[in-house]
Amino acid sequence: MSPQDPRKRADRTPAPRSRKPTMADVAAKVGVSRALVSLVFRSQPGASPETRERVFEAAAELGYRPDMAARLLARGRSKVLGILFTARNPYHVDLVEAIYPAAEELGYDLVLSAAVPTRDEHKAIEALIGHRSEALLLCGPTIPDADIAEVAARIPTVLVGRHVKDAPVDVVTSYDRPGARGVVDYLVGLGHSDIVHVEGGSRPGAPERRRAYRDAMRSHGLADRIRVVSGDHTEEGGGDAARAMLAEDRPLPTAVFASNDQCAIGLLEVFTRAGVRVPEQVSIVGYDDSHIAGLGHIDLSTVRQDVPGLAHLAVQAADEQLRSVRAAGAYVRLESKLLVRGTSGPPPAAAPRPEH
Amino acid sequence: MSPQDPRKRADRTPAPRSRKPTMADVAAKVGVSRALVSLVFRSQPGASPETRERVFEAAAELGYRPDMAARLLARGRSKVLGILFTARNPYHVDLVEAIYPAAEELGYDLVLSAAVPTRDEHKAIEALIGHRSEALLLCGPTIPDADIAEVAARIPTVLVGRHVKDAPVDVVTSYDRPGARGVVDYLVGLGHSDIVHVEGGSRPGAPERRRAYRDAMRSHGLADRIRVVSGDHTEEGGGDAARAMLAEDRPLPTAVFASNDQCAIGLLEVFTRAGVRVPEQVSIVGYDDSHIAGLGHIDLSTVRQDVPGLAHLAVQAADEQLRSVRAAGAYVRLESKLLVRGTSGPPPAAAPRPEH
DNA sequence: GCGCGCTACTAGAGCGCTCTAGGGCAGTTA
DNA sequence: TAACTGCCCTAGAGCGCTCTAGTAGCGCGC
Repeated sequence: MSPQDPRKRADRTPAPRSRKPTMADVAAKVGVSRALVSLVFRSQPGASPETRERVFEAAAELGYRPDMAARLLARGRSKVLGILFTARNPYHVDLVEAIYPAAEELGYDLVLSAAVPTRDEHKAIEALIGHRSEALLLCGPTIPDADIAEVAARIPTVLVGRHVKDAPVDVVTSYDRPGARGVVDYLVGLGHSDIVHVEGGSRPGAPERRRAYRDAMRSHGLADRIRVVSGDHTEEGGGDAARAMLAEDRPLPTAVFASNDQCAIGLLEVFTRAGVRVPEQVSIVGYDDSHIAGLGHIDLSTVRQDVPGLAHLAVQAADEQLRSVRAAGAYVRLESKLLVRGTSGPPPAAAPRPEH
Repeated sequence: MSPQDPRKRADRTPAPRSRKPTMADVAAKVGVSRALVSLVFRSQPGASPETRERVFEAAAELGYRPDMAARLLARGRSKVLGILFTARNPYHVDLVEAIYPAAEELGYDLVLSAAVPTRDEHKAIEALIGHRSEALLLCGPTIPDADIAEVAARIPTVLVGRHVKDAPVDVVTSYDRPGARGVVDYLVGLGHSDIVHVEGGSRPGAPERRRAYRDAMRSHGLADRIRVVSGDHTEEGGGDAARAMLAEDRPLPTAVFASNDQCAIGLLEVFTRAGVRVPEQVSIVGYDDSHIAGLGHIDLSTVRQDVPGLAHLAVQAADEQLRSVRAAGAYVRLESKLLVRGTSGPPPAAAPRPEH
C-alpha cells in the first residue's frame, strides 16, 4: 500500500471510519439551514447568488455529494428509470448508449440491470424495482407476454423493440415491415432473385421481418423463390445457417437477408472463411445497424433503426406514463431505412430479372 | 390500452396513484410491529416460524417489496458495489457477467454504470457513488492514474485488469507476461519465426503483452524478427493493422499475435476478406478469450484469462477493504493460459526452425 | 401608518426502512 | 420468592434528504 494513503477509513477499527459529509455539514459550514443547501443543490430558485456560491464552495471543500438513497426516499418521485438489457447484444448496447442522453434531458437518472446467463430477466427486473426505478424500459425482453403484463401491473413499463399483447405497456419499436421490404426491393432491383432469409425465430422483430420478406418476395413475383433458413439473432445462429447452406448440394443463393446484424456477421464470417466472396458471389444484408455493422472491416449493408429516436421516445413514453399524462398502451413505430454498404452488390452473373 | 388495466395509478390525478405497500402495511395486516417484519425480511433470528410464515403471506398478498433506498439509508452499510465497465467491450461484459454471482455470494448487490461515448468514466463514477455504492470495481478504466487515486481517496476501489501507481486501490489482474510469452513459445514451437505483434497502445494490459512478446522473441533468438505493428483493442484497430500489413510490399508474416480478441477479430476479418487463408497462410492468436472468441465461426486461438477467478477476487478484495480487514493496496494476479483453437497452425512452408 | 408582495431564508415533519434498548413471559435455578 | 435465563416481540430514534408552511425584512403605494 502506498504510504500516503489519504483515506482515514484505513485505520483498523471498522466502525468509526470517517463519515461522509452530509448536507447538514455543508449547511453548518456556511451557516445556513439544510433546506437552503438543498435548494441550491437542486438549483431551485430561492437562494441568493452569493449564498449559492458559498454553498458550492463549502461543499467542494468538504467533498460533499448528495446521497441518492436519501434523495430518492425523501422525494416522492425518484426520477430513476430502470433499464433491462442484454449485455451481449450490441444493439441493446447501442440503445443503452442512446438512452443515457435522452434520460438526462428529461431529468431522469438511470439504473442498469443486465440480463446475463446466470441472472435471468426476472431477477434483473426485481433488482431494478428494488432500486426504486419509477418506470422500466425493457430492451427486447424475452420473457413471455404474461410476465410482462405482470410487471407492467406493478410499475409503468415501456417495451423497446418488442411487441406484446394485452399488457398495459407502452411499446416503442421500429416499423420492421417497410425496412425488411426495402431490403428485398433493393436486392431485386440489383438483379437478385435467389434471395434467402435467415430468420431469427421468435426474437423481437424477427417474425415481422420474416413476414415482410415473404410478402415482398411475393409481390415481386418471386413466390416460388421464397426460402427461409432457420437461424438466430446471434453470430452462432448466422454461422450455423451459413454452414447449413454450404453443406447443401444446391448452389448458394446470390443474396442473403439476415434477421439481424449479429446473424449477418456470423454468415459473413463463415462464408468468407469458406472462400465465398462477399459481395461478389453472395450479397449479405443485416438488420439493426448496430455499431459493429459500421466498423470498417465489416462494412455490412443493413437496415438502420433510428436508435436515438427510439431511445428518446422510450424515455418520453415513460415520462408521460409517470406524469399520468395518459394511460399506458401507446404504440409508437419509427421508420427504419436501408443503409447500403460493402456487403451487397449485383448478383455474380447478372441474369436478366425474371419477368412476371 | 387494454381494458383490464389493473393499475390504479392510471386514473387521471397525478398524486393519489395507489401507494406502493410499505413494511408498515404488512405489519398492520399481520398485526405485528414493523421491526418484526424487518427482521423476517432480513432473515434475522428473533421471529417464530409461524410469524415468519404469516409475514411472507401478507407481503405476497399485498405485493410488498422492500424499498432499497430506504434500506440503504437506514443501514449503515449499503452492501452495494458499483461497477464501471465499457458497454462495448465484450471482455468487460464477460467480467460483469461473472461479477454478478460472485457478488451475490458475499451478499452484495450491484449497480452498473456504463462508460459510453456520451458519458465519460468520470460521470459514470459519480453516478455510482451517488447511488450509494460502498466500493467501486473499475473494469479496465482509461482515466489517468491521478484520477483513479482521487476516486480511491473517496471510496474503496478495486481495479480490474489495469495497473496504477501510487493509488490506494486493490488491483486484480491477469498475469499477462506468462500468457503472452506462452503465445510466442507456442508459435515458435510450431515452426513460426516471422511473428508480428499488433499492439494495443496504452490500453490496460497492452504494455505488458508487448513487453512479453519482445522478451520471448529475444529468448528464442528471434530478436531481429521482432516487429510490433500499432493497433488498438478494437476491431477497427485490428482491421487497420491488417490493411497496413497487406499494403506493404514485404510478404505477410506467418503469424500475428494480437493484443486482444477484438483486435484479432479485426485482423481475421480483413485478412480473410482479402483472400488470405487463416491459419494456412497466417496464424492469428488473440488475448482475453472473450465470449466472441469461442463462437463457432470465429474459433480464435487466444489466451484465456480466468474471468470467474478475477471476478471473485475483485469482489472479495472490495469486501475486505470494506470490512477493514486490511488496507487497500493488495495486488493479485491470476495465471492465464493459452487456448489453441482454429486460427493457428504451422506456417505455410514449415521452414526449419532457426537455431540459436 | 397600514397592508401588500417580494425575496431570502428556516423549522420541522416526513420518506420507508434498520437498529438499539428494552418489555413481557415462559422456564430454569438458587 | 427472587433472580436469571432465553425467546419473541415492540417502541422509538435515527439515516440524509425534500417539501410545506411559515417568518423576517424590505421597498412600495395609498
